[in-house]
Amino acid sequence: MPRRKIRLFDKKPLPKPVSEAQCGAEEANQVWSDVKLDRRSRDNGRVTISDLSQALCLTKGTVSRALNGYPDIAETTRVRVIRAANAMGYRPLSHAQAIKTGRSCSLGLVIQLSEHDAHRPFLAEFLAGLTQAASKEGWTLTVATAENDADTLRIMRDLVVHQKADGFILPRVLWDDPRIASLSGEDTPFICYGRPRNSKDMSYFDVEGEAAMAEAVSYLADLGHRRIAYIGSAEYYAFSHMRRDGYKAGIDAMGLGFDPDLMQEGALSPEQASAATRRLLALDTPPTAIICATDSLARGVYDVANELGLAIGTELSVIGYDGSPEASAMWPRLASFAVDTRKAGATLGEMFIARIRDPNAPVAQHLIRAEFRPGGSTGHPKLTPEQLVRTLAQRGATQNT
Amino acid sequence: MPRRKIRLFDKKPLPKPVSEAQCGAEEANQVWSDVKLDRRSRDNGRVTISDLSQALCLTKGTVSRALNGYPDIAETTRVRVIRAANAMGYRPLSHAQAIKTGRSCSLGLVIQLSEHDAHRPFLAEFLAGLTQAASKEGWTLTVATAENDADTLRIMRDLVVHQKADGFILPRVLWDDPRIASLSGEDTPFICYGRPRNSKDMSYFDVEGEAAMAEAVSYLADLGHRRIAYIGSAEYYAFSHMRRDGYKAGIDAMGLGFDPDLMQEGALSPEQASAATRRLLALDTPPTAIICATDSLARGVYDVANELGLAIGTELSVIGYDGSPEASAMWPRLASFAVDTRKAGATLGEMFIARIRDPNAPVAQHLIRAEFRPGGSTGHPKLTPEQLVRTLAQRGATQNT
DNA sequence: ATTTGATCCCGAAACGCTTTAAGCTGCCAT
DNA sequence: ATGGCAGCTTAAAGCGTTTCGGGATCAAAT
Repeated sequence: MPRRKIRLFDKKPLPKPVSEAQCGAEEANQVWSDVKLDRRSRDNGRVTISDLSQALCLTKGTVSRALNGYPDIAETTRVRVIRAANAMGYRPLSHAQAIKTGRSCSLGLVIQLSEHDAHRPFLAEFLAGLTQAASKEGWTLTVATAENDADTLRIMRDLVVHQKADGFILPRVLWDDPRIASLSGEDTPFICYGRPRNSKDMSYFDVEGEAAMAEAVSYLADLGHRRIAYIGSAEYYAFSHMRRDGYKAGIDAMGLGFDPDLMQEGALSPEQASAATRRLLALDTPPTAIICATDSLARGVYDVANELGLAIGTELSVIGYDGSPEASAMWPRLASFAVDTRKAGATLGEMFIARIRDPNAPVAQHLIRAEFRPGGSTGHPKLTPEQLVRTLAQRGATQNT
Repeated sequence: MPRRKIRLFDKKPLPKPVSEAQCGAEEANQVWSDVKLDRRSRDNGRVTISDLSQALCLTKGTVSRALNGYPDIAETTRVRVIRAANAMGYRPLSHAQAIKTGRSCSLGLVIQLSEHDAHRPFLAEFLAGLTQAASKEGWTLTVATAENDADTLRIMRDLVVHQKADGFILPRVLWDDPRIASLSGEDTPFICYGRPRNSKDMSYFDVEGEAAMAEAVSYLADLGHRRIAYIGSAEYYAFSHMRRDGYKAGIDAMGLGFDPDLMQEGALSPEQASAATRRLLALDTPPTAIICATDSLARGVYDVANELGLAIGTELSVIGYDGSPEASAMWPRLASFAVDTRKAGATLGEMFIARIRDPNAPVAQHLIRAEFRPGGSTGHPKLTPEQLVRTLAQRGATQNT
């Protein structure tokens, strides 16, 4: 401490020193309160590292090193700097550092607008979570959209080359995701929302769709259903694998005996789900309950039921997945599994930033549960499969006349 | 041209000239093809302005001025520079320019997550439009979320101070919007999606909700309806004013006689819309058709109708607005007005960038129409208001037993 | 033949920050 | 005393841009 004092005065003054008194004042508190008054020296009101260094009578270099945790800074100076930075409200201009470090403190999100894309209702919540986590760390979120896979890759590369994004959150990963294939080759960090094929050594976050589907089976079985069908989405979605496996596991666990006829996969739209429903109802022993991999698919089931005059919830039970507003819009309300998309975003954001901060940390893998939301779409089976067949025959006959 | 040649050789060479041959080569094509080979000089593969200036044997300063349209650059050199830039794939690092200019070529979007917030389903489309327009100009979109008004203002200020956003798109403006009040004071550019109270001298883009509502009235009137009600949203939304005025105008235009009892405003949720519906149906002369300011409100109407056993489309006609997926999920499908949200985003993006490029251009104001999408929710009135009253009384009686 | 004025380009200094190399100080061991 | 070694700090050189003052060139006007 005394050392500093001596040095301060036998050296030539710093460029544009604020004032003699300030430089002499070793009582940090006083310095700050004095400085606060003239910190808006620059046009914009921002306080720059120069302002800070001037106020502290240190070099910009020292301040920078202190803030960035270099080991050759005395602990006392470090806290002095940090406290002054807080007091003066200094925050480095992230793209001024980016120009040197290459990292711009922004996480990228490229959303792909394929037609059969169900993630839209959740987007706002997802963004909320992401940006919340980001801004907590002073980071920011840049989003872009792409039309197709190639577009996505191109845009990601572009963003990273122009340092608009330090890495990416990959929403709704595919089982074999071209984004992952591409990014693994480079050193652009990324983190998955969902579990792709070889996810063992990848950082990801996901909702346990398999557990939800198993729970759905057991819920319906408890209600008395024995013939429980499943309408799945396209295989290239990673979640399809999880949910399908969950359905199978549930069927096994309840001892219902797996019947491949009851499993219809590959439905991407309500219309395709309608077709699947028709196939299911045309079986010799049709299901009395149908589980859908997404709420949107359940809409297709509803359409067919309405068309055939089947009462949902009594004559045919339905369960969806997503907990979307769509589900509440249906009548009767669709039982579904609500996903806390906001928390998903927040967790992904945190994980991502942590990963960037310490690039060689071990991979992080988080899972959360989806919460079952009952609805009028399920109930005790009013009809046995056999009765269902007869009912359908009757109603179909009358309808066709 | 000969002038240049002379000067080139009697001056000291530029720092680190690439090669004599290159500097001598006046045939631009050759220069570029030579240069292309070693342009990945820097670590990242980016080609910087130094690379470019070296290849052209010009100063960085000159290149910059040429690209930025300064008047003191010969037209010939300008095209030379521009063509070389294209050939070498040079694109300035936006935050390197930001450090000097203060503008980072990114447009900000702060989405506010209030509870009763209906814009979520459109968000993806909106973002698509925005980012598409942005990336066409090499811009980028940074999004943030906020919980409330104060939060929004704070975040916007923060983004602009840290140059993460050069200005803002204000989605879903309020009639008296605090964001506008705040931003008008400063010189942060912004542009509204929607028309707030004093929008005469503001840049905005909007969909003509008033025209849509008037069209809805005339559509229903043509079907034979005479008692047409309106359920509106909260007055603080700017669109509420437009749509309500459109409804009134439609009523006038069709000569139906405006009845204040038929206009229920201030509904924010399906539940509140349900309450409004009940009030309407309890009138001495109830409406045979209800127009809702949003699809989401129509859900409340459906709920009441289902509860009372009123057949939608025959005994009660309903029209919504937004063209949301929710509308197609309802049964029967809700007639609604589809808004091209993607185009909205794209237009807003373009308008915004144009505005930044030329800050003292006159305000730009664009309007587009919403497109009517018929659905099973409308039809000729099966019942007169009087018959409706009786029907409701009967069914209510049976239901209560 | 000189001045004037335009035109075009150069060199250098910013911008806010990081990082490297070099310097100073005091301490311990010679 | 001298050298060596830490430990802390400074000075300066970048990073990729823009911007500013001024110098060179040349045509036109004196």
